[in-house]
Amino acid sequence: MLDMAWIREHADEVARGAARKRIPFDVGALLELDAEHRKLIRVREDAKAEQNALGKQVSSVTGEARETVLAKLKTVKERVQKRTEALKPLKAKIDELLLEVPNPPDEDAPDGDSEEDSVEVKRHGELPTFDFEMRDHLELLHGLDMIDVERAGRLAGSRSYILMGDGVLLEQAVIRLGLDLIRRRGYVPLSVPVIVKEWALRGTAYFPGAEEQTYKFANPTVDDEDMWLAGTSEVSVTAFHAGEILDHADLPLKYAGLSPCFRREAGTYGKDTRGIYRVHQFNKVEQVIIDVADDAKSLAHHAEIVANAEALLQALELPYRITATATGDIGRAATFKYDLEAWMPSREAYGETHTASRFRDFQARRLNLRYRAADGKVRHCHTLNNTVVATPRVLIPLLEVHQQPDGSVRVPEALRPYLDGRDLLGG
RNA sequence: GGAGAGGUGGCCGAGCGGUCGAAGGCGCGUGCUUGGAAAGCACGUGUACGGUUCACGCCGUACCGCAGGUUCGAAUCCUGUCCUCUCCGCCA
Repeated sequence: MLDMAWIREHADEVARGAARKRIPFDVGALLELDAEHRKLIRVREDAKAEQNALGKQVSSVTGEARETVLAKLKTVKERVQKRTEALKPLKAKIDELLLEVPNPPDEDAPDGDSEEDSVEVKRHGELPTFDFEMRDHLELLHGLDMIDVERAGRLAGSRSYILMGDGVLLEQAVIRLGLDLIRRRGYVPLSVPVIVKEWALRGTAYFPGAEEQTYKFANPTVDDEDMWLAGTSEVSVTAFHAGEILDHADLPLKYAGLSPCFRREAGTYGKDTRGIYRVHQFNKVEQVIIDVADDAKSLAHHAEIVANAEALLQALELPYRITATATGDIGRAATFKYDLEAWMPSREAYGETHTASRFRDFQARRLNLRYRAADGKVRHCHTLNNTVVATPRVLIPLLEVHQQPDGSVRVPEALRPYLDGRDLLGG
């Protein structure tokens, strides 16, 4: 969310930002509503002032004079009420629109309509070549008795999977590697709820917009409140301090959220159906930074969370590239996004394993997440987040890149401590 | 699941229908004092929005968990709701 006052003074910037993001938004309509709203507030406050002044007279006046004042008050009160009522729908409409104003992208975010327009900014590692018949990750998982997709489908439908045996151990190893890596870099691990209230999703700017991608169910204890299954622990972690006023001395806060993630993947029928690239339930370690409203610091943090993700991919010995997401693909909330994509041999392409976003104060405003600055002023924080590691998707490059001619898989050194020291799965 | 208590400013804590944006204390700021500090003393010290002023300011509106209601008038009364705490029960 952007500040209404800021929008008033930067209407052109907001309009241009929306256009660059390919998100239709009528700034003019919002400004008109805002002007009307402000005018009405003035008028109502004047009436209210009159009411308060008369009200004070009541206690000091008796007899006929008192009756006169009371009669006058009645008409003033009616006027106040009328104006108060008129204010409500106006305010509601403005609030609704405010949730939809796109955060203008940073100047250096590459212009473009979609994923195809993203710009590669870095490439790391040698692509593997195979002098034998390459297997894709699903073949490898089956060969190693690490997965059962058929029974999972019967149990839970498409885009489900059951990891077994070494598959479970490998997933846990990868998660734990990510957790240890990020924790050693000063991030505090948080194991957070994935069943969340709607405000947390609105606050992190998933709503309005992602309702169809999010599982919803009735709250077992409160009749009229639906609960939602968060698609990422970013929701809980970023909303962790919602409504609070943090002390600048305690910032930045760096957290590592650990949780399962749930996504409906509605509207993706037929897309990425083979294997475990796109699934309804997965596990993830997520990095989140909350700091003061300082663009220079945010930029530094953004570089840091990208570097953290790179360290993870390097620990897994995976070739990867980094792309700057095109404006049309960034979405409403972030001002800039980097994707980290690991090489996935079976796809003959890099596939997204991490998304690093920065938001300025866009999320913090919605979450009412603030801090008291050194000068005593209260301001909204800046927030950022990125994946540390998400499974099972990361298993795709991991298994495929490190596969051996006999269908076994070499374990990267960094993972061995988490796998009883083994250097090979299968074989 | 049952019974009770409570949510007030940066913090503690009074207020229980008008004179309350809110006593008192702590903390913080400024000054006096001092060689310097501590102590002591004096004064000051919430936020947002709008109006006005060259400016210091001044004026208006709103905020005492949140949302409604009663009333000429609510921190104070009523209803709902969220949260916290205590006791009993149940479960792990």
